[in-house]
Amino acid sequence: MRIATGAGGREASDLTARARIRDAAISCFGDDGFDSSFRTIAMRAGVSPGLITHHFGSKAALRAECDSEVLRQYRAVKFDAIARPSAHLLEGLTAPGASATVLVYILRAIHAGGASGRDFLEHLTDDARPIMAASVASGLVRPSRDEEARLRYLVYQTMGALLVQFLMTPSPTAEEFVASLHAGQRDTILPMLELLTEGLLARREMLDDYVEFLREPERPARPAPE
Amino acid sequence: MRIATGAGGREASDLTARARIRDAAISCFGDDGFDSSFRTIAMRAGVSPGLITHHFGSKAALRAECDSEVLRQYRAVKFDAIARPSAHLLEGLTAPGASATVLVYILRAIHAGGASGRDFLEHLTDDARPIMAASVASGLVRPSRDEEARLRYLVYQTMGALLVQFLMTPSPTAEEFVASLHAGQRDTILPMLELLTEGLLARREMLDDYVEFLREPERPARPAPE
DNA sequence: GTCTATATAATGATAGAC
DNA sequence: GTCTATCATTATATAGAC
Repeated sequence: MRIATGAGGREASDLTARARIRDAAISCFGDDGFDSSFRTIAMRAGVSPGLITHHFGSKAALRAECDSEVLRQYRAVKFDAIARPSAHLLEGLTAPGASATVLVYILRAIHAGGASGRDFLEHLTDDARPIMAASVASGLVRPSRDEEARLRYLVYQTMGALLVQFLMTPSPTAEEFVASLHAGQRDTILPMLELLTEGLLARREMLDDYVEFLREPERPARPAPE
Repeated sequence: MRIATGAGGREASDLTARARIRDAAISCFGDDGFDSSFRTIAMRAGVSPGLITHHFGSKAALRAECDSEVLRQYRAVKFDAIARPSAHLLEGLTAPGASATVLVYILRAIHAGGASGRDFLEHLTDDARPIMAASVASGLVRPSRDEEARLRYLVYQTMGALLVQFLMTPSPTAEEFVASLHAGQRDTILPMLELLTEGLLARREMLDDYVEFLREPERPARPAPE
């Protein structure tokens, strides 16, 4: 059971106990979920459980500090990804290494629900928005009848599919999950590219009917059953 | 805090306590997750907590019985949906009423991970497979280079998007969540139909490149970073 | 700063009265 | 069949020694 070294790659002994606890918590939260106990976190940080409360006061406060740190690391990964832009949405996050921790932590936050998960989803959407707009402008991506709705749905779909994949992998560590993503990438990337490029439906009727339905002035929504 | 009546619409007093407990558990598991306590379930069923253990032995056994019952109800909904087939995958599940409980329970099972969630996903995939094959045969749906991979990814994507929507709705009951789905259907169905009909990418290069990449005999996977 | 020992609350499971 | 009372476990949080 090794001591966590954090994303910076620095020696554990160089960090204050407070930072070691925070990094261990991020690691444990990613591997075991936010129900990971103080005992487990303390063991990984190499300290006693009581010291966690001493430094952070409560589990909610520790969680908040971990959220902030992961958001900071996510921005660093994003900044790095902007330097050499990759064609695929969120691809930077699924690379192994430091970003594995970040991706899995964000998946855990969404999984746990609440304000934290919502915030991460907002950040993902905000970051994708200008990229999507530029892609539409350059002609790489088709325009939408409702850009904002499509953007949100794409983020939900993409993160949702990752979350389901994550949940169906029996208790993997962050590194193991990202490794399994790469091992099975063909089964994911091929259908994804197919669907994104060619679509699924060969006929236009369903879409055209729905667009026509939305044009109807009366009735704000389709008649609800029962 | 009303007494649960179950999906059959029968009076609570007509059921044995055992069945009332099971129905209350399904309801509580959907509303609060599988961490819902015996006390909560017992209150909803109108019995004492001890009676739950007396009848089911353990929480795992109660859970297993709830899984079976929900699977049975899901098959009933599916059977009903086959009678008047709807164009859209899983649309039958998102209708209000009895299917609300079933949908949310399945989402909870996926959310909790483990064998139960995996089984439900398998059932969903198995049910969609012949429909998809028939749709390809009739020309409604485009053929895929890997039908099985596309089918699986579509199920993951669809259920994943629903799960994320569910998790981002602050602690809704099953009924409330399905109601919110219908209220916000335009923001979901329009982009979904757009993406399914027209796709997202306007150019073919990414897909063609990836298909070409898969043709390479050597290297089972792309060179991994690091 | 760090640890040990403990308080407090909640859970699932058990035992036995009625 | 049903309930009340209790146990054992685990969790976070606290208090105080060093």
